Amino acid sequence: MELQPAAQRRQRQRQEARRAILDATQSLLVEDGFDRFSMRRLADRCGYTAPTLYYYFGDKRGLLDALLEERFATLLRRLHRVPASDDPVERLRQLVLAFVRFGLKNPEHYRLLMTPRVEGAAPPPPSAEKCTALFTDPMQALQAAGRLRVDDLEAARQILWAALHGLISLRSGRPNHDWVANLDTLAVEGTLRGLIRFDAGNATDGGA
Amino acid sequence: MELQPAAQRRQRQRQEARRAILDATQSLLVEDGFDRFSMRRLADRCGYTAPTLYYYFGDKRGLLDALLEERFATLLRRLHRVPASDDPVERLRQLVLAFVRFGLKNPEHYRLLMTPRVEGAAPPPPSAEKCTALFTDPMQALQAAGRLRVDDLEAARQILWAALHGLISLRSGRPNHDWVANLDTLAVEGTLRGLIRFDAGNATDGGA
DNA sequence: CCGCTTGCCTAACGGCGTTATATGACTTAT
DNA sequence: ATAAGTCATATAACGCCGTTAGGCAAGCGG
Repeated sequence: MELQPAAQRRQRQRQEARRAILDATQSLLVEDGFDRFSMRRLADRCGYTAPTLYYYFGDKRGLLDALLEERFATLLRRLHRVPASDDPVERLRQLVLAFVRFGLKNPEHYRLLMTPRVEGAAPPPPSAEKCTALFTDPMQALQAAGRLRVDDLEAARQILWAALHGLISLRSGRPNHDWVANLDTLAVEGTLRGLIRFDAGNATDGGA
Repeated sequence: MELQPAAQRRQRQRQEARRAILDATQSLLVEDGFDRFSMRRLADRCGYTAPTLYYYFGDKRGLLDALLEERFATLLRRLHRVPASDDPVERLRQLVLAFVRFGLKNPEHYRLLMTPRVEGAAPPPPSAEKCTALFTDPMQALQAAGRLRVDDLEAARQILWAALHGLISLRSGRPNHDWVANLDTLAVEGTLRGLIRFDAGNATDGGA
């Protein structure tokens, strides 16, 4: 249905306000860190008062989730551009590396994604879910080729998830620790090696 | 130097007060979780008022660190009882498994240990440090035997650290997720396999 | 008996997330 | 043209939080 010009204008202004608030949220978040971020400080920065933030985004979590969704949508686009190699290991490695590097470059967003949600609250933003879902494909290929050291695909997924989460959260929680150079590459390599068989003799490649 | 009987009694009462507060802290922490823990709620529970807690422990962090120290001291004792196997892999495996299980059974304490400290604040409780230090020995043995896939010992340490941290923090942050059975065993096995060479042909076991 | 330390209290400060309520501008309907 | 209504914003407040200031009584050392 067509909108009256007045309604269009109102809607556009609404979007502009949301945009301004989200931009201020982003900058406040990266400048001061998640712990020092507060609705009131955000209000001070973006020129609106606190209740206006609630008018637009419901609550703090909703506001941050909106930001999160945008951020992970860009990661999702980036992951989609990872070339589809013949070797599922290579593809998985590239996806995983991209994910880790994104997490390390956006520590506050990653932390935000991972802070557990209260019982019956909103679900995590869809883009983030889709990002992790991208790993499933190459892992299924590996399982089909009998190259997973753990038979259960879900187990393998969880092991990988834990390893990546550890790498990202540990490093970004302690930015001042002197981490060894290329830790992410090394750790990802180790994780894959622990998860996948690299023997010459690939087990019975029965299916597919 | 000898204490006068009066001074002794005072000191004993002081210890009793600290004990009572720490016990209440422990129970409040495990019952309500880290996020819902507050000094005021603790004060309500333990019968003292909030300022008294500050009189005894300085600040919230100090109070929780005192609890943490006790908790990790018991873990440290447990780790010391892990038998010193001939096989450094086996020993490392046992240490790591004990650590992971402890972390999973005490998620609030583990989280507390890992929440980063503000810039110039108190150091983490010494027992916790000593726990992680115990891993160094078998890893050095492995390095000496040329069985580390990563030459740099520090790199290997960090990789291991990240993997364990991921396993513990991810699982305890999402207790309702349906984690695969034996995930900890599987993940630890995978991690070790990624870190250590299991070939028959052990590389040049030159040194020591 | 006096003064000092110790253990504890009440009251308060400033900040937080959030909500109740008011107000003015702008849109729509008569 | 005006009345009614909606929308975007504001001010004030509530009930938490960590923490600090200041006071007060009990016991101890002189």
